[in-house]
Amino acid sequence: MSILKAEKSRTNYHHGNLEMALIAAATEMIRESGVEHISLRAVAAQVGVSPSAAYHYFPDKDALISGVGLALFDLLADRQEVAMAAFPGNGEKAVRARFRALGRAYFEWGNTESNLFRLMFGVFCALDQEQTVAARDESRAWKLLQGSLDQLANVGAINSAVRPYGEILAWSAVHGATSLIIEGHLPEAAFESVLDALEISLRMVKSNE
Amino acid sequence: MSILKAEKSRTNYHHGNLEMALIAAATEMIRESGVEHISLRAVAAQVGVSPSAAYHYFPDKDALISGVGLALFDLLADRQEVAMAAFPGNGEKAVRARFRALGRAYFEWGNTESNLFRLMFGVFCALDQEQTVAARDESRAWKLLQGSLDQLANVGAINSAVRPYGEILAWSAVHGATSLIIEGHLPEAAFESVLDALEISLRMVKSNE
DNA sequence: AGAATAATCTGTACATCGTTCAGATTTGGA
DNA sequence: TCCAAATCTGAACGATGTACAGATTATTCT
Repeated sequence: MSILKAEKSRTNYHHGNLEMALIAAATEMIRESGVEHISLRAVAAQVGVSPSAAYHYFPDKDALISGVGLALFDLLADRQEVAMAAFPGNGEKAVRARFRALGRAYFEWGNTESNLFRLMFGVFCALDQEQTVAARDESRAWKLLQGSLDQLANVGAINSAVRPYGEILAWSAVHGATSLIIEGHLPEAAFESVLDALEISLRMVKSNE
Repeated sequence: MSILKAEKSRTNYHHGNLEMALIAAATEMIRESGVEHISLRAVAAQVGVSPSAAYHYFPDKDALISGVGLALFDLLADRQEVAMAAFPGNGEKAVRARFRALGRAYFEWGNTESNLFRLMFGVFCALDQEQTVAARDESRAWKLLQGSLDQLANVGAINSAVRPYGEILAWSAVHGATSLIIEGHLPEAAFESVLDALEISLRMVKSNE
């Protein structure tokens, strides 16, 4: 789970790679305790450095936390790619399996690493209204979703009337279900239902207006 | 926005209704600054009471915050009921308008009171795995959603194949879209798209397997 | 190589925070 | 009226985020 092993046993006065070491330590501590329970001082102590040292790389604690959160989006995309790789091929069956794997990987990441998931989609990683579209279009996860829906469309497993809504609907539903389940507002089994409903909806829709 | 006006000008030694006054003050301060930026001391000062006084009603700061969050679910349901009341009648048009109003009220609550929304669905108000189904079935918002979907089914505006998924899919999609928009991962216009997609999906689905 | 300069880290300090606890104040019932 | 319970204050403690002056190491220039 460590983003980068930047431990250098620290005999020198200079650390070597303090910025990454701070992010790695903060990630692990947030993972275990939640973002609301970590302190800059504890992270610095874990790395073996004085609290003030962190201020050379981050203007304040929030910046360190944001750094942690933003780095996590790549980890989530990694998980999704691995999950989809389990279903190779271009047939409808494989394409649909990959779509489900994409969503399920999102949920399982959130469910097993809920402290990290909360950080990623919490207020610390909020984007400006101007950044949002640009950041989304560049994000690996968004591209994976786009590609998966395109492939569904290619094999005729998704109706053209809803295809334009595909990304937004799928992401919203999967993200919402994950969040609600994590916080205990929906039971865990609800996620497969959302995948079912999503697949049925996208697939069987027939335009009649 | 104040849940309860419990200001008593405080000439006496005893406050009168300190518990509610603390919740009201904390609600307002969280609303303005976010849950991560409020302090128990500031809340107590706002009410005109010493910090220790709060510990007579709440075991710790987290309990006060949870108290604030849990009270907000009723406010959200209020908003939804008001929004739906704007479209009376039993025709398909009215029923569908109420369904959209239900979702839109959820989004607008989240979008205009994002600090309160984050609190409600954040870690401070997380439920145990045992509480989840019970709490959900008792929640007013869940009943509103159930009723709205039942009415859609009655007027034939929703296919029976997806009806069982209705609550979970709609809540997940609406909640997910709201969250993602609030944190800047989707543009604000995406919400109407989600409503469109949801309505189309639920309405036009034809079971063929 | 040696000296000047930049980069990096420490130590101390301060205001604020959550929380505890002993005791002051007020209320309500016998 | 007096006593007990309920309610609130005040002082205190350790921990936190952060600023700043200065110590230490690395780099560059001659």
